[in-house]
Amino acid sequence: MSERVVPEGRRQRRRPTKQGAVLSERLIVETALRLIAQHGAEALSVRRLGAALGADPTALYRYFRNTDALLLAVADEIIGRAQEGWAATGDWRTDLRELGLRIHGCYQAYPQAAALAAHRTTGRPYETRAVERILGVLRSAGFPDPLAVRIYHAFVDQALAFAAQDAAALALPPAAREKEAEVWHAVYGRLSPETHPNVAATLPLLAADMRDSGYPFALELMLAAVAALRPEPSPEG
Amino acid sequence: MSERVVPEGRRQRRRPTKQGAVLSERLIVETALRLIAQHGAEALSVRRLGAALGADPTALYRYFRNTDALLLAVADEIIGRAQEGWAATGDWRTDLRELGLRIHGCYQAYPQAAALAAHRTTGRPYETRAVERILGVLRSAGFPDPLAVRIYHAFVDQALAFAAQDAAALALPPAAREKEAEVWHAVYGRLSPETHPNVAATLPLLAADMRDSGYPFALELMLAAVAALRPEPSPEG
DNA sequence: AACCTTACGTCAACACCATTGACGTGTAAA
DNA sequence: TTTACACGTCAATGGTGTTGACGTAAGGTT
Repeated sequence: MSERVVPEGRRQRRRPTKQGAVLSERLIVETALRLIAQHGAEALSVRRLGAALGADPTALYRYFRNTDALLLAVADEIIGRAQEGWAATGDWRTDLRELGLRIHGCYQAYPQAAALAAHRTTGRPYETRAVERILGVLRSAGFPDPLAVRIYHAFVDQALAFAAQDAAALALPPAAREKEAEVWHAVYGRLSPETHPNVAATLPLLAADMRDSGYPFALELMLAAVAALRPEPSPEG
Repeated sequence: MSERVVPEGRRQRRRPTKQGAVLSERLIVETALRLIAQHGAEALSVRRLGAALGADPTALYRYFRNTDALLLAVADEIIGRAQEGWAATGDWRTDLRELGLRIHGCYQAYPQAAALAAHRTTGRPYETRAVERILGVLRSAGFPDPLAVRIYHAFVDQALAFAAQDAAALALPPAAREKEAEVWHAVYGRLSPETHPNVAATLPLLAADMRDSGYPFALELMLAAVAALRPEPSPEG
């Protein structure tokens, strides 16, 4: 039997399911995204997705080789949404900042899916486009190829890593999230200044700062360091 | 029945299993770590752990409420190991670099526990000690408190985010991991230079660079940027 | 309009998973 | 020596992803 999946381009016979739904790769991805958004990452199972689609669960295997392939498609969809309407301005620093914040922000919109998919290389169209664009920004800013590639790698991994990290926090059940925020007062606030002088000295600052994501500042630090690596310092400064 | 777990302190009747093993919380945690290290991420299941212990799988539930509780115990052990033998040298840059690489590296050794626990604030002793130490490095390097706190936040989040990110990649089933590595040749290698000129121009560099973690370079970039923020450069250098 | 070919939705089955309730044995305290 | 109960074991439940076989209806061909 070997291949039961037919690539999306060659599909011809769209037969409605018993319950009347007409399946497609796109419909399945969107349904999966909705399922995850509404009922959490653990709600995504083949059987539940089948039920949500109004089809036999195993019908999925006509569209995706396995659940991992489906997950990659979901990840790519998110990457696509992150780039919607973006265009290069010509200023590399502005462009990278914008892309980083967009990627991070878009994953936050689907925390449960992000936690599942942010660490995958999909090799799908939206992802390849993002890679192409970021490399384009760096190369036309004058970074030599080996350096551009290293910076690309650090930049992308940082954006995705923070996205997954912050998404995981958002994806916690509200009670657990609340409790985790309290730890800074409940535990760190009670540490003795003798054993933990530095924590004690900075506690109010700490408790306030840790409420938000560390990404924007980390991104600025990276951009500043990258600027210093640029071969010919532009008049900008 | 409700509580089938007896806290470690109150245990009295240690009965050997059919296969002769005498169970304990400590033995279970260590066996779990060994299982993970030796047979990969997917090897940790209740059944396999039971087999490795020489006990009925469900005997675990006498020691941990569920698998999540077990994983947290395992994670706690890892945090401890990350700081084992570390001491400040007095050079803030060396110290931060060392701590960052240690945290990242230690999580890598136990990927799936890392992926699960790296985004939680535990408030437990090993964690508070790490916070205290990092803040200490920054403050005694002369950073004013508000800046020290922001840097601390970015530094820690980046270390943990990358740790979780890279751990998640390691925790994939071997088949998926293999495939992901191949994507750079199989997909990106076949993109047309007309639609993806920047990818085409840098492909060998890309494929080579993406095999390793982006963290070490990202860390260096952050340290460089932080150095530039330092108020009064000391004679040290 | 009749015919084929086959895509694809469906069904049944498999092997694995975490978790629970009931049970009885053997240990350690009294 | 007795007794209580801790805890290892077993059976069972309901979940998971995935595969192979099957038949139907959709489309292209004639």
